[in-house]
Amino acid sequence: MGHHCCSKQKVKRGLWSPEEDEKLIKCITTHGHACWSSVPKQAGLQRCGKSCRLRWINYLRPDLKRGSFTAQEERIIIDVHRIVGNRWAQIAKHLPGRTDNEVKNFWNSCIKKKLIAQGLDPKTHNLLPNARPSPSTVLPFTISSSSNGFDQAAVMSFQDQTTNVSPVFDQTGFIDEASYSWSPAVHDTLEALNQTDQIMQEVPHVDQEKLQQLQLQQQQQQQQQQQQQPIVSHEMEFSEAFDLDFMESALSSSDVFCNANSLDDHLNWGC
DNA sequence: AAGATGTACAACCGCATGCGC
DNA sequence: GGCGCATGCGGTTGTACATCT
Repeated sequence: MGHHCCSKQKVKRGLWSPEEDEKLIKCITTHGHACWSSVPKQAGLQRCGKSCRLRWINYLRPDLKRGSFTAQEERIIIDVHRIVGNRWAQIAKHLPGRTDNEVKNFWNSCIKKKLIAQGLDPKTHNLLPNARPSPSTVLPFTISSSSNGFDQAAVMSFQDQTTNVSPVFDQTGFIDEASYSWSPAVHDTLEALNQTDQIMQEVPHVDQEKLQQLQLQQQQQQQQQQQQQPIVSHEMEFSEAFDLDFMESALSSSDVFCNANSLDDHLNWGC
């Protein structure tokens, strides 16, 4: 069974030989790849255009970074995955020289297992049911999909881990709010998030009704937080109307990742 | 040494989307 | 708007190699 795109012609499948690679490289460096369906003919290959495209993008492209992932790349993958989930192409955009396929394979073969070993759900990044955090497990913040008042909203929960108080996790994997007070680092993070709130209100596609609900909810939360010091939790909900790209850029422009990274130093991520 | 099992990653498949006609 | 085609994406499978028994 061949691809539907190339069912008319005989195509070779399976691993690529060095000769085929050479032909493909020569063809693309000479003619480019404006139309992948014409590449096999130009290159003299018995492959379909789709296969050529995949081989080029995932293996032959000159700007690819080969070799194992660095600790920094691993952190980026985990952080972005918290936000976007299994959108491998989206994650790969944050890693120059890496492909979506590579990121996906790395996640499935390495990171996923590590998170599970730490008692974390690789899908939500929250604690697995019945799992207790290991002494080295730190959750700087968690982001999960939810329909909590919004359609497919992303719920973010930031937790300060720098106090000396032992963490207590509730059933959802979030830390018991009564146990913590914010450190200056997390205070900075919240400041950045408040700025993000302002940016979010300027996005044109926001559902105004839901936004008003959110603002009301946040005001109530703020009032509650003011009443019971110290402030220990901050949750935000993002309507589906927000572009995930926007969310990422907003978060990247804040200090969230920096703070998360400094807190992540507590983690033992050796591969 | 040889077969069984596990792991990493390359490649495939099906579906969604975009675009021109 | 409908259709066909090309491309992009994520899930899944296949395969080579490593490790274990």
